[in-house]
Amino acid sequence: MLGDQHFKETVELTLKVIGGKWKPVILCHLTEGTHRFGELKREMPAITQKMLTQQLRELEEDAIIDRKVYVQVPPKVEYSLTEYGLSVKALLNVMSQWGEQHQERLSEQRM
Amino acid sequence: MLGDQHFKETVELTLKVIGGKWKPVILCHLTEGTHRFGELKREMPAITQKMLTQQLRELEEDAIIDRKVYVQVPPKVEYSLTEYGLSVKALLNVMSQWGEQHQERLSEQRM
DNA sequence: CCGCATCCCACATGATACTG
DNA sequence: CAGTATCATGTGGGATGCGG
Repeated sequence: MLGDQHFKETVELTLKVIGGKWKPVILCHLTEGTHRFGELKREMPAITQKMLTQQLRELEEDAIIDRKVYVQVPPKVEYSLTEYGLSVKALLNVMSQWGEQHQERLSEQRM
Repeated sequence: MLGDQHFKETVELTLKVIGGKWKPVILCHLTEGTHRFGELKREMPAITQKMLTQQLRELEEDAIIDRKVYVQVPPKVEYSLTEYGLSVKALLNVMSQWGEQHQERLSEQRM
């Protein structure tokens, strides 16, 4: 039920897992399919290596993404959504739709 | 379309407007109906007055909530979702549902 | 190529006191 | 009651360099 204690907690949990500055963007890219570390880095020029690694680790711990290491030289590491992680797609879609509405509203306001 | 530039931006916009540490919780309370400043403060013991004021102002600027001041002594200020703000209900619901799933998954993991 | 370790700082947030 | 103002703090995140 909206507004009760449990509701607040689950919303907060969700934001803890997929919220923040970088995770949503990373997840957006991974919904396209498997990406290498370097690819993600190139697609997100503003993120530092440190933050990218850190955020990926956290998503991995939460079982949202898979990390596949190819033992070879040069190293190769691939990230992809887990089967479970696929469930974020719907969530990202809803968030994006709301954002789109909001964007339209903002442009209306200026007119 | 999932994964393209616009998609990322709208998701980020959404998180900017309703994300963060306090806004989701404030909004959860306001989905229950109108609240006075002091009520919100009591329902969120961990938040400071300063942060509550700040977050409420931002939500007001984004036209998510209404601020109604009763000119009287002692002062009385009521906050409520705007008609537009009602649209966050659905979003919060989806986020809560995902969080619930995730919570169940976490408890499974421990067994 | 991928990632860890270290140092460092700005800014978001907190604590506290005061006011109409 | 519902804020402001001021000062303090800590941590998220950036820059850089090293290592397998």
